[in-house]
Amino acid sequence: MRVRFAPSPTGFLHIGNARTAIINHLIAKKYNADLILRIEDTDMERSTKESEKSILEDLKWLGIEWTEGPDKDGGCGPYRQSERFDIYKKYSDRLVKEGKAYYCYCSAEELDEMRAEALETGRTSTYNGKCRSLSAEEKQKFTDEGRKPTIRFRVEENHEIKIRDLIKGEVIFNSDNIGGDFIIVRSDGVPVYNYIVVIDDLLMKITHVIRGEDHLSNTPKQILIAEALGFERPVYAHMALVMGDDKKKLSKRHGITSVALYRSEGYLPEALVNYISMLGWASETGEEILKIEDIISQIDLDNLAKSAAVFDFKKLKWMNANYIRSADDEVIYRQLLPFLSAAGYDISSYDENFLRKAVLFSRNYCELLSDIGQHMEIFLNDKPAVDGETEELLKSEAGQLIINSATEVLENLPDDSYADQFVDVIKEKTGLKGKNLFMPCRAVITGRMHGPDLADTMKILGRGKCLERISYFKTRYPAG
RNA sequence: GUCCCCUUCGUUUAGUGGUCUAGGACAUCGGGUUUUCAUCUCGACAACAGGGGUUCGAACCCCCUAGGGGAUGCCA
Repeated sequence: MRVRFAPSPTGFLHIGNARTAIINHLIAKKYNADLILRIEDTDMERSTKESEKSILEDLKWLGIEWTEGPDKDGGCGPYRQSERFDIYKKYSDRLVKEGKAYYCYCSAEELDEMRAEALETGRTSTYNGKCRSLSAEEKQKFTDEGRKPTIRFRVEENHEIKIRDLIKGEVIFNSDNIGGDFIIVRSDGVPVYNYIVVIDDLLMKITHVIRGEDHLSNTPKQILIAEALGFERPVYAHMALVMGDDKKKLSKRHGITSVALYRSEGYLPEALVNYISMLGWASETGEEILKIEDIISQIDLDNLAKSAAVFDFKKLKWMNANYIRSADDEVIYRQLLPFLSAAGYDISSYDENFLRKAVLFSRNYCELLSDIGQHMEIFLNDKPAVDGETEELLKSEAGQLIINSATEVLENLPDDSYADQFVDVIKEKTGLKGKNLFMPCRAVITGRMHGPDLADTMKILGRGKCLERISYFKTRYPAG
């Protein structure tokens, strides 16, 4: 079994394509199949090398491994369509010679007019077959006029095309409804997707074409080409599309759609892969956070949903937070550090042991890796900024009482229990209770009214740092 | 317009003729834990698009309607 992912390098890898890649990858792993990566770069105007490079990077980041591709020859290359033009030419020459395709001299402008007219009169825009049977003289005349012909594929009338789709079931098209004779080679000699995809899939020995539903209506054209060329056709599986919350095809205006952006915002690839695979699929037990091995063993082409799914950014975040919390300490620590630097902290200036403890503690509060800076502030910033409400609290009677007794209390507690007893002893000394007790105690250590467990926080900081913080707040908000 | 696909809680799904007064997860709301926040935990809210058939019986099968999506390119 051989499957493929065939992106066109005209931009960043976005969620929709990533999903196609992920499903292909999971299915390939499940059946121990080859995954072929093919670059469909025949749109010369929009394709770029940079885009190809970034797509490859994003795929690797997602953990997708292809067995053959532009960087990995497996004997079926080249794997960029732009490097295969001579192959396609052989087949188009053959189709023309056999009368299955013909030169069309209609200009783009003329075709636009015909389309516009068809639209106005409420007809389907079907090519009228004007150039179907041109005489040698007529062709010569067009050539003399300087016209460059396209090559059109001759579509047989009233021909039934039946597709057995692994996801959609049986889908039937009639050749009369696919827009007439379609162009397979542009006037500049560059062949067109719907044509060469058939040749590549055959030559690359693809057995299963797993792709988005937006390709379903292209499939009859591709089947017609395959039939004309005498090719065997692959098995098809068309997946429902991913949509935004307005039920329109997912696009930029719905939020982040580029995989690169997910990476830079601090999503874990495992979480993204897990979430995306849950779009249009459910595990046997209903569990949603699954190891990739479990997804691979349970997911299959015939249990993918037929209907489009809305991408839920909130649920992805929830899942990401789960992955961050349960990740391996060493792994997540390494992943978190760059985000801490990005938040403006000089990592090398802190004691490694302290930093590790604080980071591994704080990760429990992160939904995204990029949240780490904000949660580490209480550990790394010894002179924290204080918001208005907290300032008021520290200036209040209770705040002042605590500021003035905290140093002495903390200094006199035993080493092994200073953190656990701190609040209790303050309570005894001051007679304060409830929020008036607890919040200033926290504020005098972290500068904040809310945060993780205070005793845990103090243990990570160490008594010395806690005392420093207290004296900082003491000088900042002196008893007046 | 035409062709094709789709339609279960707000979202994602389970469900393949009786076990469905329709199950899970996220979100939302409320309780507990945490003298904070988050986590965790318990609970509540909440759906078979509509109409016709078929059948003893329909979320499940058939038809129609409506809604949504995709395609209709010398894009892929």
